[in-house]
Amino acid sequence: MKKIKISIFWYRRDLRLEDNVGLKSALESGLPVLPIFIFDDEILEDLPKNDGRLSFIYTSLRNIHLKLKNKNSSLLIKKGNIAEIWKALITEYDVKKVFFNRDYEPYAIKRDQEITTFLESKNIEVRNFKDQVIFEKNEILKGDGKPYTVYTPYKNKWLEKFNQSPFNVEDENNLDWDHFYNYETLFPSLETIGFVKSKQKVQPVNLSVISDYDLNRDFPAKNGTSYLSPHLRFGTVSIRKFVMIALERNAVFLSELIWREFFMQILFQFPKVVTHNFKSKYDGIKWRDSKEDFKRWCEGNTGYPLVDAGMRELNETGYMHNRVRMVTAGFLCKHLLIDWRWGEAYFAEKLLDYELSSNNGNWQWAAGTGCDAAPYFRVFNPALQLKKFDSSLEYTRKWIPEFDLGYTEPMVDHKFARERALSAYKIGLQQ
DNA sequence: GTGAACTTTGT
DNA sequence: CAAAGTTCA
Repeated sequence: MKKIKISIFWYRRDLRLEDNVGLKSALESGLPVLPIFIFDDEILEDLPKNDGRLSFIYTSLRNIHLKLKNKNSSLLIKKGNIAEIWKALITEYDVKKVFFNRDYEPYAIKRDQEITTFLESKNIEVRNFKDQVIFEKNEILKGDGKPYTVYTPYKNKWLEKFNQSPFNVEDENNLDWDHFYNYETLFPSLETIGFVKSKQKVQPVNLSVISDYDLNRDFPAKNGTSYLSPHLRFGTVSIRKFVMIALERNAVFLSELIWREFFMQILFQFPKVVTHNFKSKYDGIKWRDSKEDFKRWCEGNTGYPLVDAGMRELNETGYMHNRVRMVTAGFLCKHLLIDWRWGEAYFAEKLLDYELSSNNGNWQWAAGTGCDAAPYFRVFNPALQLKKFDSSLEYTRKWIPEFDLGYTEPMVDHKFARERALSAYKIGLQQ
């Protein structure tokens, strides 16, 4: 029997039907579209069985599948080695075209290049699209053609270009639903993929906070966070849709979305930041190699309430409030003088919204080693930060039940730690 | 070359 | 009001 010619849309970090650039284009390809998602063994092997992100990905995929099922189609789920899966796919189906949205992380760039080369060698047309950002790669550059390394001028250029580049947000209802490949397949259980349901839940986006975002965002006890970040990470919402909302409601919120693209662009242009200081003049800093101190930080037992509350929130929920991320990160780098890479790796393991570019960029900001970073001599005072941003102790008490019953002594004196950091950075700069 | 500007502050 | 130096136009 002759196989039917199809197009494949490869889902990765764009787990939605609405306003999905690559998917829309696939549906216009003139061939029935088979949507697929591949669980990559190489990524999965490092995750615990109850990983919260994996559960979220799974749920998001199932939501897509159920909608497709109503239209007599299905989302095909595979698991294994990416290259081998593709080899099998093109044997099983008569694939003429493959569509996917671009991903800018070093691992993804390499993977996509390899798969593209392979598919093209089999005379399959491969097309990729900009979907997860407004501006990518080389779209925002200085007059001399080089990338920006300072946020504010980048933002100004971004806004200038944005005002000249109108775009549509495509409604899910306008999809060419009848262009999906008609077939049925069994949707695998989470256990089949090797995982169990996580206790951690990705919260739905809270649109109501956006209007007063700038007024409330710094206070962790307030209901002031949008919970947008994991959704942008996995593409369960469209960035274009939220940029339009931000544009109408709150300039500071929009600015945060531009920070996201700033750091994505930094990672793309300067991939060395994954393992190295953005500013190499800080390479001489002698970090303290204290596993004991690091453990106390990880577990939220430093004796500094705001630091401990934040770490415990992270460990339990997979979230940490933005203000508290700065305080905990600053504390690890400056007070404990521990390499920002240790902290970065810990956040990467725990955060539901973990995104390499933002996590790396913000850790380097906290350490003072990054582009446009906090000056190294700016050492957050964790007690003062507590007083300023959780004066009622509501957030603190929520995460530290023993707070009023006799709480741990600070593991290091602030004044001593501050001076130790300043001197270590100064000496490091001279190396 | 020059001057203004630079996420989130502490004492 | 102090902190250091770099980026950008």
